[in-house]
Amino acid sequence: MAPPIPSATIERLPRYLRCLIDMSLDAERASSDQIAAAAGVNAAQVRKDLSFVGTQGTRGVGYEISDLIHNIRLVLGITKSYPVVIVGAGNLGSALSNYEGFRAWGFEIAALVDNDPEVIGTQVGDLTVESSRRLASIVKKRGIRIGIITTPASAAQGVADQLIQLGVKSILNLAPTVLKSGDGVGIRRVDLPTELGILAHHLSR
Amino acid sequence: MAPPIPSATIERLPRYLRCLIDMSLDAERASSDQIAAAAGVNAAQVRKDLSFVGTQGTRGVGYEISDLIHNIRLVLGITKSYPVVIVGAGNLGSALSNYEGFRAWGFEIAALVDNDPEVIGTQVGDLTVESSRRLASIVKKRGIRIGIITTPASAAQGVADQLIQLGVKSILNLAPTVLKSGDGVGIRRVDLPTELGILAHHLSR
DNA sequence: TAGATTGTTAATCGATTAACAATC
DNA sequence: TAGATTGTTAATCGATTAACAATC
Repeated sequence: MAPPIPSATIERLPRYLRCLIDMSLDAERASSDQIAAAAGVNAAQVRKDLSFVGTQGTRGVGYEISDLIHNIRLVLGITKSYPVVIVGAGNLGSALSNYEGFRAWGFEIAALVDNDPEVIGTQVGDLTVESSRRLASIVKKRGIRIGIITTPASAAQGVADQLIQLGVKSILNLAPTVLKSGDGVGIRRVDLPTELGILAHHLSR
Repeated sequence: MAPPIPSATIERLPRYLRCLIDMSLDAERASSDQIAAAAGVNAAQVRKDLSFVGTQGTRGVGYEISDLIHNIRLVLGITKSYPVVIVGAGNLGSALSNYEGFRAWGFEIAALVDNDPEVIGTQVGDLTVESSRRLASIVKKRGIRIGIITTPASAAQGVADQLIQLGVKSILNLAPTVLKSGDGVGIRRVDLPTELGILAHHLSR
């Protein structure tokens, strides 16, 4: 059985992937040095990380970029397309539902839902905002296993509970609150004011 | 001279701050246990982290929440309001410029700029989109030291270079590319497809 | 005092990276 | 072969956390 991949490595793999996709336009092979420079990390780090993805490099030559891209996708589990639901059709939710970047990575925004009657039924890009009352049938019928929460903080935990109960296993939380969940559910939080807070500390250095 | 604060601690302080602000509605004091539960970390971690912010707790009692909030803000350098410029008035930039969360943390979106003539002059919430040609005078006149980049990937590095040259010291990059910068400039990147990529790996566990 | 909780130590754990033999 | 680069070891570094004396 393969050894478990360290979480720090998992967090870096998508970054490598992004760099490799860029690099694949210009070259077929890349050395750990080149990948390291592009991703802003140490070359030994790159080699160690790549040793987990099952791509052999060639000593004296480097790595086959297309191999790496394929294997990283495999390890991350983004070889096929995943349907995603966005809950909360405010500014942020609407912006994300149109974000081309997701599709390139194999994520398809399958539904955008909200609980505001004024918003339900409006068109956002290719999507029509659906009622959050229909969340259960949306998730089940479209086989959704990933949710993005862009509601106000007050609604976020309720939405998360509902999603989890419907079998959603991965949640990206953009609401300004910490979500609780049971085991087996992956939750990641992105909080932009927090990011600015860290940057502000840098300013006062 | 105070010891340098570990970067891992700096990354957690904004999270504590968020939790403490929530908790301050209900209570005046909090124990490391309570803060740890709210923030989802270990209680010893909380105590160690808080030992860097210069708030003494009281043994047997806990920490004074208002003290903590004040001192964490002090350490992070977000006691006063910072003007921020958003470059890129697409969906994401527009969403962020209306995001109330920033103001509560002391960040004021002072300008929203774009280089598309179709977009310049349009109204986005309280702001009028300004021309990126006027970036230099905007940054200087309004004393801006923090920038948020929400342009396409292709434009991001150019914008970053320009901002840095104008004296901006902290950049939050939401464009899907890794930015290079010299020393003394803080850059943080938020990449949502990457976050989903990590979550997708969780799905295949 | 008895109970609770801090502040801090020291052990543990995990992640990073220099270094170099293997080898293309 | 000579030069380049991998794969991996082992040392280092830093972060986490259990444990407990101090003390409110």
